[in-house]
Amino acid sequence: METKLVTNGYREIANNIDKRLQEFSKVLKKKDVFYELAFCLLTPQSNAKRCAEAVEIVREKGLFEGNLSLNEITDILKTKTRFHNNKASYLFNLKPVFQVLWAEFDLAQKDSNPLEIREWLVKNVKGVGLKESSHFLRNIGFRNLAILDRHILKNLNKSGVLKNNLKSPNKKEYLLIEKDFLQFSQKVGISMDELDLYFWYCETGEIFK
DNA sequence: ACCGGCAGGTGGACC
DNA sequence: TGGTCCACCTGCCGG
Repeated sequence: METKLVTNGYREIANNIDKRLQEFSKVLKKKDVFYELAFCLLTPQSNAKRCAEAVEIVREKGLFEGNLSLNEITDILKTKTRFHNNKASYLFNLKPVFQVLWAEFDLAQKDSNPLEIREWLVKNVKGVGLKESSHFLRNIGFRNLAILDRHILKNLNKSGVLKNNLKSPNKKEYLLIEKDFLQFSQKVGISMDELDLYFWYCETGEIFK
């Protein structure tokens, strides 16, 4: 069990992490929220920074305004992300479902039920599962949703939260691990969102999103 | 120069 | 209904 190690290592960069978390809660404008969802759609199995670069390009070229064809999106993603054909299709079809999301939920209201919104996203947005819906909601300011990717799972395993070395949890497993993660975060006195950024920092050497 | 390892998982088919 | 398996896909980086 590495509780102390986790806690000690965390202290050194706690200020930077909390500063980053505060920035997430400032994502309020409709278009910014749209591109945050677009970013999360691109990240599976791909390099996060290159995904952010891809989002910058489609933003400049007007994806939100409907100025990009499927082929144009595919070309942009080609050199930036894996599975560009699938993801281009997801981005190309994102606007209508995003409009429903925006109308259906008050995303500025961070104390509304994030679990309900997450379920809606998983069900309705093609390309978004539990991990990416949690990622998206965290990135626009919601709290206490576990973003269970390979890095976090690895660190949860190292911290003794998980018994088996699970790589890709199904829905049932995801929700159970999320509970254990929450419990662990309460035990060490560091929130899941802080731990998420910290674990990710441990694996990649930087605090990103 | 070549090669193995890795990059913030998800949809859909099949049973 | 819910689980398991597989396709998706390419560029970067260290040895």
